[in-house]
Amino acid sequence: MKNYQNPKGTYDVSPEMAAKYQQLEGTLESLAHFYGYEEIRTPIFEDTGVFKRENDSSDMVNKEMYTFSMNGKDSFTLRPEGTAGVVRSYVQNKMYANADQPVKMYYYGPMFRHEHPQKGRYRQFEQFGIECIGAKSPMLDAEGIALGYSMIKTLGLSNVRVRINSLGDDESRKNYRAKLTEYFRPHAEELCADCKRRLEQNPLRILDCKVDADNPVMKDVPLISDSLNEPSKEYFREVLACLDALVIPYVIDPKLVRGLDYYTDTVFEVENITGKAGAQATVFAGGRYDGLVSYFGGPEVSGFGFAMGMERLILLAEDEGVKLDEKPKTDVYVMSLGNVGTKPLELATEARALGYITDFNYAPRSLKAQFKTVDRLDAKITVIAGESELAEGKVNIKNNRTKEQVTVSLEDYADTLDEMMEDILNETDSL
RNA sequence: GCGGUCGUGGUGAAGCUGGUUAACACAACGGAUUGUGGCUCCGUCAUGCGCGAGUUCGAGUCUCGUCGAUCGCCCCA
Repeated sequence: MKNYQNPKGTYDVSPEMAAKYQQLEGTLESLAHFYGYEEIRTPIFEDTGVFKRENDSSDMVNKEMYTFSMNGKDSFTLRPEGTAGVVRSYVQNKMYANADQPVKMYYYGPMFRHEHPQKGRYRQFEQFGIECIGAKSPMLDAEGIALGYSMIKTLGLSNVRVRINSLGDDESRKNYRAKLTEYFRPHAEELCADCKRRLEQNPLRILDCKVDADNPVMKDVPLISDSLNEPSKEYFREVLACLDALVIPYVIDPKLVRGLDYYTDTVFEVENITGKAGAQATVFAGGRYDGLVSYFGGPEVSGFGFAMGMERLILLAEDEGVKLDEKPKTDVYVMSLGNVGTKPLELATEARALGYITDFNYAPRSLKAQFKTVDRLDAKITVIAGESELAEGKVNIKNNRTKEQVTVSLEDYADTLDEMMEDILNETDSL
């Protein structure tokens, strides 16, 4: 017999953890609905081309994807991110023809990246994200950031910071790219190996490099803000004005670029500033993408979105002592004494039909052991199905708060349970 | 892809420079107390130390490999 383990970088969600996830999901979904977002569900795998677009230089796309083929011809990939699939769906289903634009959608589910796992980073991980496709306005950028921000705040997390930047439109970025290449080329030898490669492929990423962050070359690097054309500058100013109006604090980080290549104009990252989440400080991040819809064959419309890492959210919530695991408490526990056949199951089922969270004893165990279970579950009421009482058509019902016990006929079982539960709830309320 | 630390029952863990019965605590189960609990006392609970090889008279302890976990680099949510 072989002992199996879950694959590296994956994890099981235990019942306790599932309770947290459910609560998180509920909070995020209801806030998204509040902002006019509706859920979309796309396949967990797509044609590889959906994710791997021409000229894409990101590590995520080039070396971290789970790609497979069932016949040696076609190629599919487990989604490493949510945006591409949603945009593909927007185009394929001609959502651009919907009367109301933009189309606002949120998604939730697993993403897959073949990375080396560490704190807050897994190979299969959950993301919650939004996409707002079909319109371009600084107000939409700000609204998206505000939505994510309110999610964080609603969850009770406080130690976060919004970093924001603008990559400008195509023209601005082209100019900037040229400037950067020109600036770095004479210093190529001073850069790290990765950055030498980036110099040709995607010089913007050099700004993001941690290795070269302290490199003297970086000190006088031209900033994108100086390369933005007038429309791009104006757009960025307006986005910031919107954030000001919404009283969302932010810092402008002129060196912020993102890992995906499709971003234009607004990019942002919201990170934890306690350092307690390990090296993975980014809680949610995203930005605007002008070219993606048309890349998939749709019209020249823009989109905006962000993605949020659930594992990191939970990590931070626990760190800040936010309670996410309010588990529903057991109301009734049915004990069995002697040879009582299927009665405990029947009595439990009847209690459940009354709306009580109920569990029961199914195997011969000592009274003491059964009471221990009752204590552990902190059940409000114990029903004791005793052999001799049942023989007379009766059952014991005990109020675990007052320890009072009554013996009633089976016909009065439901009514007695209801009365006792009402007493207990009233008692608790008055405390 | 690279580097550090770690891997002992259901859980938390002891285990010294290898030495022969793998501590202790919690939980669980049974009993003291034939059917009314949370206290107390007693008892039971790893034929084995992630897995596989090697060194040795002898390995949880040393070596190598392997698989995992964890943290960092890189990258990213």
